[in-house]
Amino acid sequence: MDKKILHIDVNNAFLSWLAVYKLKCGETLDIRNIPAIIGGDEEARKGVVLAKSMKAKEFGIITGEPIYQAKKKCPQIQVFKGNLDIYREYSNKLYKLLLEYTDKIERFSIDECFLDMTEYLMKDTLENKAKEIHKRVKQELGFTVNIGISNNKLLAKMASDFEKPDKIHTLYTSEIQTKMWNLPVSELFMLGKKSVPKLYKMGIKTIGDLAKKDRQLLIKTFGKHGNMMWEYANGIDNSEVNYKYEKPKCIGNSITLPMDICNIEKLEKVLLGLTEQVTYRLRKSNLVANSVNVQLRTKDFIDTSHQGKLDIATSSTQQIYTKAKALLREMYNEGTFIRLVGVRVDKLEDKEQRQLSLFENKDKEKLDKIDSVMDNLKEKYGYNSITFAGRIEKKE
DNA sequence: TCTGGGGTCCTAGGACCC
DNA sequence: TCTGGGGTCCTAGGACCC
Repeated sequence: MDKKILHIDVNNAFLSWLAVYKLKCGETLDIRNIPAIIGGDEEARKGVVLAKSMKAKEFGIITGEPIYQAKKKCPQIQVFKGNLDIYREYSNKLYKLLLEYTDKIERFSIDECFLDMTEYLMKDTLENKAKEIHKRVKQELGFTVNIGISNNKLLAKMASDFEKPDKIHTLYTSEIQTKMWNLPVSELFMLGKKSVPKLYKMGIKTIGDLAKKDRQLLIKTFGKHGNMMWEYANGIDNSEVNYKYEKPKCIGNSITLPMDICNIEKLEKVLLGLTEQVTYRLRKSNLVANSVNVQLRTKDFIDTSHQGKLDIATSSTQQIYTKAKALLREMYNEGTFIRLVGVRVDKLEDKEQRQLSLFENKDKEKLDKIDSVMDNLKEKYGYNSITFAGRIEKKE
């Protein structure tokens, strides 16, 4: 039986949500109606555009570009800081509203959901449900969404990306040739800035060109990815709406430093701060990690990473930091200027289901105790209330 | 005043074993 | 003199997404 899928995509999510929040707080200016962007802190070297208003888009401003470039395109642009708590709040409100229509909802990102409506239509049509959701979100939550309608996730997602904002589009299998094949191949989901130039060299300019290309040739050139892009171009996607909550497969934290560092002791302090945050999240999720990964980015934007297995799965800050520090020391060449440091834990498993090791660290209980005391303090007095001593700056 | 941060998945190649 | 072949596990790096 054909599936009935909706893809809901919040228009300019970060900017719209901040706009709604500001209005709720009594501000009269709706930042959606002026050239405005959400951006990082330029002084801290995080100055990229994270979201833009439609008015900003008219000036050619694109997401991900440096703010100074956006200012060149539009000198009167207003720049606002983002706020993750606000985003979470509105994302949850949207999710809650959508739950009234189906419990088969996949939260694809903070501002995108897939809905499997197959068993929830009653006598209504999919189009009518989409219209109702579209209207209710605008009226009850105050922001607009694009909705894509189709029989699989890929086509629903492609459809929601058509004309924006505040629109509903269908892209059924019968409409692939007229609505999708004429689009530039770069518009196809999962085709990025590496694949597209290669496809161009092969004479593939539109999604239609790709769909008609020999599948085996694509597999030969791009491997698995080649097979997938051929299927996507032909509108084939058999994946299910993954509505069950899934535990994360990795947890990471990275930071672009306010200024480049070329001193390993200073890098270690940064690494400890990152590790504390990662292990805190790990423990809150009741997970333990089997692998640690440290990432460095030089001032010339060259990325390197090293990873290593832990002897036993753990969520202990001390144990993971010890491993991270060893990885840092093995990969860092003294004197190299570092722009970004990151730490990530991988191969996660449930704490309870963890394989018991014969070589359990005898200090384990002690380490767990320290972590839980610190976690409790963080819960009570805020995340920055307590830290391991290594992170506290020495007075000069 | 260049170029964020958080993820998932894939691949090539090395080490090691039989 | 020259150096198989299959399999597994692991790591570094890359591509892509929002």
